[in-house]
Amino acid sequence: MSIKIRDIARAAGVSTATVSRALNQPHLVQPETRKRILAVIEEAHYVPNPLAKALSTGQTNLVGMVLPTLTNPVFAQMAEGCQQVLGLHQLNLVTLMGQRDNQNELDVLRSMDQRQLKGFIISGSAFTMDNYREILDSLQIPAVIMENLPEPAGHPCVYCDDSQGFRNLARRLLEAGHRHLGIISGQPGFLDTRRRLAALDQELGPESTDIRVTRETATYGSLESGRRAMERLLQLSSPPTAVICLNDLLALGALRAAWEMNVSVPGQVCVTGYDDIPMAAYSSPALTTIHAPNLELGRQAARMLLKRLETPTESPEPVILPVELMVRQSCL
Amino acid sequence: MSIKIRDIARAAGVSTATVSRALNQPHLVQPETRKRILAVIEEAHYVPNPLAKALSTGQTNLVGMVLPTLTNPVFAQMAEGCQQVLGLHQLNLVTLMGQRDNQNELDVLRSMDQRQLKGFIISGSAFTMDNYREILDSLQIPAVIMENLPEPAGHPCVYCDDSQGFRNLARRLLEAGHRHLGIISGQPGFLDTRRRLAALDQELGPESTDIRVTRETATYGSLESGRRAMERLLQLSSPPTAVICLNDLLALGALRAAWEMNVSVPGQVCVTGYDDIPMAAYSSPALTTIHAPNLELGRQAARMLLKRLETPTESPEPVILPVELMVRQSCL
DNA sequence: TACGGGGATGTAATCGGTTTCATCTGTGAT
DNA sequence: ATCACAGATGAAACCGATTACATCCCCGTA
Repeated sequence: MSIKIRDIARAAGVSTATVSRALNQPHLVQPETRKRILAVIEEAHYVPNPLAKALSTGQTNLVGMVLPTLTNPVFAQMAEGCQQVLGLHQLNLVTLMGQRDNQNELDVLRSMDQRQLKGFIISGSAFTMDNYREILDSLQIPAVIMENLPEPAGHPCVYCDDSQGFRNLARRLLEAGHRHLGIISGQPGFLDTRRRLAALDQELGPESTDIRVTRETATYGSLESGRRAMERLLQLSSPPTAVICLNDLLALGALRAAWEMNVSVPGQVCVTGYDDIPMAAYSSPALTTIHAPNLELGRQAARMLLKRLETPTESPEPVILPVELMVRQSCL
Repeated sequence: MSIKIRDIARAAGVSTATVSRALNQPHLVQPETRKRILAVIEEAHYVPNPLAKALSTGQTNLVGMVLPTLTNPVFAQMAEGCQQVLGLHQLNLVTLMGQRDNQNELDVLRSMDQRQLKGFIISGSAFTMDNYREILDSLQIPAVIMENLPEPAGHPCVYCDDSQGFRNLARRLLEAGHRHLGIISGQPGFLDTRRRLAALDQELGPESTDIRVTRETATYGSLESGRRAMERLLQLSSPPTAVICLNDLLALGALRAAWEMNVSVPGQVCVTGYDDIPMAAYSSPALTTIHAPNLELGRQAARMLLKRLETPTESPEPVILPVELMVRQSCL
């Protein structure tokens, strides 16, 4: 079997309490004694059993992360960002996926016993306005909200300024002379979709004879669904001259549709995305999109959780990361 | 504080042992008693503390997964596959990432105390021939090897038949009349790269005056690096007529390079990939590639680990999943 | 010299379960 | 009636750490 603290204590000629103190509260043990203990530990390759430690202290080394999926590169990046920072603090990440399904995401949160976790990082896009607050408040460990949720009172959160990004984009398109815009969005049930649509509405103003907007609803983050939505737009007797997609996967699907239908981009129609996933710069034509620093978002979320764990009382300032328009070929 | 087993025992008028048995070995307790206990548990919303349970049984509900990265969609899919199956068995996944760096991946394996884990699922592409066996054998919990490692004696493993896939592909290209092939590979230090190159070599036969092969080395899984490698190939005085990329990200980068240089695909040069990531069907032109069932690979790996946990002695049969050539536009 | 106090260490309780072993009860065989 | 035995349950040890509390020793001070 593996080596226990008792073995170390015996070998060093001290009690288990002293060994434990030598490791966790060095100032409480005589330097000389401590040195001897550490030597024994070193030689025996002793590592305290994390389960026993967790049980007696009530502290684990695990953080839970709730995501809809990992196959969407956006979430994969966030996850990687979290991992990077937490790794530096000897914390490990338990990933819990909810398939962007509301009930499911709730279950997923509950499926992991919170006594096993130090905290949560949640990017639960499926929460609806109605129930997310209740869910969050029922948690017994600190949670940080990462993207996709409006600022929930009392919970630290970090997200990208997508509203600003879409407002700028809309203004820019109008200034460039576009008078008929297409919008391909995810399901309006999702908060991020709603937020982005609202930003666009705000900038495009009320319906007018001057400006037309045609909306298509697609499945969030689905290439195929973006392709089909674009097909519908391009089949209109008078198609839009610019199509705003609410995320890059939809936009890449749209690009594909245009290519298949022999519609030149940006010649006959402009296409834009959001997120700036790595592939966005490598499509043909390269995708004009709004860069969201998703990796950094993950890092920030992790840092925020760490801070929260240190000083649980301090009131959390929401962190909002700026986005940047990346003008590439699909919309000049 | 939260409810403990003692509270339940007291409320039901039995000992803690009986409560524990009612939950874990129902046949040992009188049906009537059991019913009463379960009622109390239900009413109190009691859930046994997983840490205490783990400490006393030596069994956790956590499985560790080692991956180079999550931002490569291939690994994200594997991860999602694992998650899907493990979730059905109340097991959660701790993701450990090594950045496809050899030493790092080793550290990552050790960073997670194995007493906290039930088993490992490893897709550690960075292991070199030299040390992976030693590392694997030092593990104290069952491990399943997922893709990217040759069959290690004594460890269950599951991978795709990429060798077969590349052999078929090479033969097909020769039959189609190609006499100058380009190959864009990842770093030859990686085992998957080596395996795929070997398969190609086998089919293309020895260097001959008849068949030319030009090789370019790129960074594994990097779009940018694939683009640059393709640039170099296309700048040759007599470029290859078909370019085989060892994975889809390299191939998508290559496609981009051709587009930038106004080289028509498949008109002037054919391009193929491997993996069939979702984006492969949506590039312009759509990528001809070898479909590797990576999601299923993850599922199988998880199932294999589960089986291994049930019957630790049984000798593990390697599982090899078939691949399929997806002929699309980039190489007809 | 006696006493108070602080520092180093040890003893044992504790975290919240599981499980071994002992006890008790009731049943069937002798 | 007695005994063996099986089934249900309880008491207490155990998993492997941390930590509250007790103890001991030494020093400075009255």
